[in-house]
Amino acid sequence: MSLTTIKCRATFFLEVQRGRGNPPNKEHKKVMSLFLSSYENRLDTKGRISVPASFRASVAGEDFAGVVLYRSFTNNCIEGFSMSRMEKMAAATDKMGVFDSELDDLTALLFADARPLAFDVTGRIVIPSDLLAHAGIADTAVFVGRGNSFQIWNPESFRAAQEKSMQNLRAARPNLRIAE
Amino acid sequence: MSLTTIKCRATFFLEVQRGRGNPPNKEHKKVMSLFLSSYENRLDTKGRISVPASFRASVAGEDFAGVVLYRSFTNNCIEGFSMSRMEKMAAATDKMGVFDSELDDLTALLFADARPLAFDVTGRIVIPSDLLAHAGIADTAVFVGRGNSFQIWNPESFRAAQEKSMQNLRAARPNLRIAE
DNA sequence: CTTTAAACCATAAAATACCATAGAAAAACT
DNA sequence: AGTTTTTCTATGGTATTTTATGGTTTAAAG
Repeated sequence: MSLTTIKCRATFFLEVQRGRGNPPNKEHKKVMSLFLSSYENRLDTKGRISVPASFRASVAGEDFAGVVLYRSFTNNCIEGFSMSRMEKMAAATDKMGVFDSELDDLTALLFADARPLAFDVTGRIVIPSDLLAHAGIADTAVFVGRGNSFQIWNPESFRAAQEKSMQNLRAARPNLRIAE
Repeated sequence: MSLTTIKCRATFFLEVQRGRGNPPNKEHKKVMSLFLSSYENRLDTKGRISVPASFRASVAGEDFAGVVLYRSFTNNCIEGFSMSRMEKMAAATDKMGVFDSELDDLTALLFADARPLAFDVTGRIVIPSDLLAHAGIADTAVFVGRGNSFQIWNPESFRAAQEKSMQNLRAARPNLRIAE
C-alpha cells in the first residue's frame, strides 16, 4: 500500500474547552468501590498510619474524605466503613421498631462508638488509642478487605483468625466448592 | 467548565490510502462473556503476564478493566473472575443481617484474599508473589477457562490435575466414554 | 507559655504508564 | 485461491508517577 499527500480545504466544527476541569467526554477513572485484599502498614511515632491507597480509592468521591471506625462487637479488631455506608446503617435502624430494646443497644454501641477520621494529605489517619487497645495493635496493623466494609487487625491476631475461619469452613462443608 | 462549538475553515494536508490495504476495522468484536479455552503465557522479568485476549474481551465494558484473583481453597492454583462478579457477592452478603455469622468465615477468607488487578495498556497484570507461590508458578502459567470464572495454573500441575480428574472420572463411572 | 494536633516538606521503593517490536492472524484486492 | 498489507497479540525495556513513611514547621488549644 502507498500513501499520497493531497491538499484539502474544508469547513468543520470543533468543540473547544473553556475554563478548567476535565472535559465531559474524557473517560472517567475506573471506580473500584469494594474493599478487597489485605495490607500490612506501620504506625509511626505519632500514631499515624496510611490507609491503603486502594481503600482510599473506594471512598473517593464521597462527601467525607475519610473513614468511620468503631470497635468490633464480635472480634478483637476495628471495623471500618465509608461515611455513606454509616448513613445507610442509620437508615436501616429506622426500619426497626422504635421501642425495640435491641435497637437501643445497637445505637448505643454503634453510633456512640463510631469515630469519623479524615485522611491527611498523604492518606493517613490517627486511630484513637481505645480502638488500638481493643484490637491489641502496637506498631503494625493489617487493613483487611471485607467487601463493603473493612477491618483493622493486629497482624498476629489476624493470621490466627484466618486460620480459624478456614478450619470452620472445612468442618462445616467438607466438599465446599467456593470457586463456582 | 463549558464546551463551545466553533466553526473553522482551514487548509490542511491529508494522507490518503492508495492501492490495496486494510481500512481500520471499527466493527467491534462479538461479545463473549464466558472464559473458555486454555492459554499458556510467560511471565517477564518484572512478573508481568498477558491475560489472554479472549479473557480480556470477557470483561470488556465493565467498570473495572481488570480481574480479581485469589488463592484457590481447593487446589494449588489461582482463581479468577470479573469485578462485577465480586460485587454480586458483596451484595449477597448485604442481604443477610449485618451481624449474621453464617457467611462470616467465607467472606473473611474471600474478600481478604481477593486481589483486584488492573490490566496495563497491553493487557498485562502482575500476579502477587504469594499467589504465584500458592500455585507453584515460576516463569510460565496456564490460563484455564471455567465458564464464569477461570483459573491460573503451573503448566505441569495443570496437566497432572487434568490427568487425575480423568482417572477419578473413570473410576467413578466405568462406562463413561471420554474422547481422547 | 506549654502542649497537642494539624499542616507541610522530603524520599526510597514500588507500582504503573509509556515506548518498541516480532510474529501471527485477518482483511481486501487481485 | 493467493498475495499484500495492516492490525493485533504477546513480549521486552525504559521512564514517570504513586505510595508508604519519616521528619519539620505551623496552628490551635489548654
